[in-house]
Amino acid sequence: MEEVRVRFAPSPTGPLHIGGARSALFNYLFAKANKGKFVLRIEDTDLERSSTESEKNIMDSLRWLGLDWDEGPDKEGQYGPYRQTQRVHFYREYTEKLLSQGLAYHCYCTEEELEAQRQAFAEKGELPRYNGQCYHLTPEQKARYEQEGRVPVVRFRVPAGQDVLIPDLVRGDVVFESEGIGDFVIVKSDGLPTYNYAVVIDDALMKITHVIRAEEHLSNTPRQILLYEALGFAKPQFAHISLILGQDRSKMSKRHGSTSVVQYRELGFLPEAVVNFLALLGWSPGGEEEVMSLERIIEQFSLDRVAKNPAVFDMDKLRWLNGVYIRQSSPEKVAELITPYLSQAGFVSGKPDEREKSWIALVAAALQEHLATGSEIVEHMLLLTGEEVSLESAEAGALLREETFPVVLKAFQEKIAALPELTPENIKPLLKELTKELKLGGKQVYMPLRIALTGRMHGPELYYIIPILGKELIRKRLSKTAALY
RNA sequence: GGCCCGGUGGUCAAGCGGUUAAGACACGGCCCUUUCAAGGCUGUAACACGGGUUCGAUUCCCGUCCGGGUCACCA
Repeated sequence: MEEVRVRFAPSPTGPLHIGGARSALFNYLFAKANKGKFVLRIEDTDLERSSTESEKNIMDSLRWLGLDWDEGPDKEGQYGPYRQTQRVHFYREYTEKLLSQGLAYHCYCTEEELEAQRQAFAEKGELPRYNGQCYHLTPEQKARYEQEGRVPVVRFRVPAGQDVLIPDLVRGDVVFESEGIGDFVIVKSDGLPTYNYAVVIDDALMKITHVIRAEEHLSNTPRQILLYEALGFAKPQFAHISLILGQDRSKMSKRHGSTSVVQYRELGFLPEAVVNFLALLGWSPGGEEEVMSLERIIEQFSLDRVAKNPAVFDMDKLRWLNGVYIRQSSPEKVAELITPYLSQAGFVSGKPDEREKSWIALVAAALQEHLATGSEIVEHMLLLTGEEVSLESAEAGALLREETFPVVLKAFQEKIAALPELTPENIKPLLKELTKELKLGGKQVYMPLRIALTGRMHGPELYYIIPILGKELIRKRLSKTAALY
């Protein structure tokens, strides 16, 4: 059995898009599920838009997601190089071949001429495409164009009247008529190959067995199949996965909010959650399982369970799933997740010392069950830091004014003062004693205390809030709220 | 507009000729917790429409409608 080889082939023209991440993921899953190889190839033939920053971003994002590749620009294998601009000699070689066989030809048409042609077709109500006129150019005419300084492109001669069949692993057989295609450009005037051309040569040379990519490429595929045939290459299997849609059901793009992987990272999503969520968009294991590790997904993955229909990106569900992962994490990991946000917001220093670290650990423990994303920690902290306290409602104020409260407060302050340090472990029994000794109901103790301390009726457990605030802040906050009852 | 791909609750998504049409998110209720969150239980809510085929269609075929993708010297 031939070794499975798949690739993710992004063009480095921007940060890794969430849709791209899903394509990468499905390729990765298929490779791992079949003990194959996952190749990363950078399609940087658009010199204008490609950048090394984007390339770096894409690689960083993939690594962050845990989708590491077996061969790539930084991991040379036997089919390199893995950046298209470093492979021009391959393309050139095949172009010569196609040209000499009459399967491709030089085209000197200008942009204006092409536009005029498209107009003409459009007026006749036909599909706007290239009319093939340069195929018939005589050597004299070519020479004249060359003299004029026109730089030609190379066009592929599309065979007429042919049905092009795409056997697609997720969609079944899809047929296009070659009539609708028109001779397309395979080498641009800057000498670099176009996408449709480079992708075929690279996939063939890199021995890619399965091309798994987004559905937007489906209508490009017939061109590529024609090229495989002209070049005499064996065709890979194709699998076109459906698109990820925004809330408005159109292809996910910038205007839909957060669309790049780094943005999710910056919001404090966990890579495991993002991967899990993305896998479930267009694929399901069949059963009721939803929270799955990458290993588990690999174990269950198969292309025939990939859905044909597009999926709307549901931020609510991602947030829920991320919350699940946060709750499942160790306290240390949660602390690690929230630290950047805490220091960014100034709650701790950029490089937390031991003292700050133990405070962060307290915060993590207090809020682990309350967070959907890491960055949310900041809004929670606003209530637990600073000297100021403001009452959230009149109802809260009323609870503060209960006649039993002054007694509660006094006893509380005395007990706190007696403790050398405040920890959840010693606060918990302290509060119990308080209700017991004062013979009061919990509601008369916990709620007013909570309000006096935070101004809110809701929040994390008091035995976490108290140590997080610390004696100093507690004293200051209580003196402020004292004025309120 | 041409070509192509889709269409099960608001969203994701099981289902692949006979089911009371799963489950998850979101939403509502109840319980738990002397708060919230989390958790448990529970409720509302779906086969786009019309024709066939069939004893029987969510499932197969055709049409309509709706949505999306694509029509570059971008990938």
